[in-house]
Amino acid sequence: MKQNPLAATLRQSGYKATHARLAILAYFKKHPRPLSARQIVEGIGTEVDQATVYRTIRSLKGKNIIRQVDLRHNHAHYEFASLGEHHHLVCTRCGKVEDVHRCNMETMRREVLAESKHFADISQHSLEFYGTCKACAQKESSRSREETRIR
Amino acid sequence: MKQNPLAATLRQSGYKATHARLAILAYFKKHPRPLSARQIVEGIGTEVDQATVYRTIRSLKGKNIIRQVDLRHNHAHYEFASLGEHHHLVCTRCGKVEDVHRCNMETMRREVLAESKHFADISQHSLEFYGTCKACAQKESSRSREETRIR
DNA sequence: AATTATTTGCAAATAATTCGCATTAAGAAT
DNA sequence: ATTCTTAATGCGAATTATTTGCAAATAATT
Repeated sequence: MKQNPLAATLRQSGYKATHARLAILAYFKKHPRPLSARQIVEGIGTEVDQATVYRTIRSLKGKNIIRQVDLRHNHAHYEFASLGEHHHLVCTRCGKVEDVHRCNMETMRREVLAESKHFADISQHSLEFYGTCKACAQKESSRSREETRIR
Repeated sequence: MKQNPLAATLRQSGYKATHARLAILAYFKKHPRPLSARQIVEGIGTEVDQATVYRTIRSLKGKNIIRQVDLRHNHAHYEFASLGEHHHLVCTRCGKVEDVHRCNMETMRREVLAESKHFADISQHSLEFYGTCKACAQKESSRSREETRIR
């Protein structure tokens, strides 16, 4: 009964290994990028209700099994935490997301805590970069070239 | 007519210096911390409609007059961009926000762009730290002491 | 003062997230 | 294996967050 590693993860955190939670975690595992609640609900299909998806996300977030990511899309995204620390580069035109590794934030985190007046600990951080992907930059420049030609 | 510097800022960016926009910018200036759309609507009172607040935020964001901040509160926050680059330390219990200065991200930003396969430029970034403020840590520890005593 | 293109307010729509409650099912106990 | 207990789920409705359409208002221009 304990052969499923996702179930083991859940039980170790004090949760029942329910069908819904296993389906959600499996979905995260299969899609290793920032996912919105809607994407998960639709991706999993009818087997899990959206209220359950939101509730599950919330509790798993509390145990650091998944983590929240902000892409500035007016809704939250979430990622499987076991992907390890990494950050994101987000295209503000088309929404493309590229992972960013090797930003070591450990030192900075320590320094920030040491300099803080009011905080006792720092458990997480988010670091995302926003810009323009090459494809969008290309479109943009060809569009403005056209405008120039017309005038 | 050009004596108001906020009006000048708006006109320089190609906007009309309307009552609504001036009120919104003045509110940002007077409250230099991350503000939600709701806080702005309620803070300004009846003089500006919420649709206008959202529309104004969106367009000013596009011109980097205000910038978006994510505190993981399920709604966006915004800050006057002229506050200069800084980041935030957010308490995950009570929501307290402390500003964080002197994280110089310029080098990191350049490196990230240099290592990126698909991006042409990076125009912004967000960096927030999440943890527990001293007040909440205090409450937490006294609460768990009580629990221990009771058992 | 008249003109024109923006911008706004209002009301209604849509998107995102949460809640209440009766029912179900996971894991523990028997 | 069956029963028990409580956490967890589904469903529907409620809230919260954000956007939109359109007629009326207004800033900047002439």
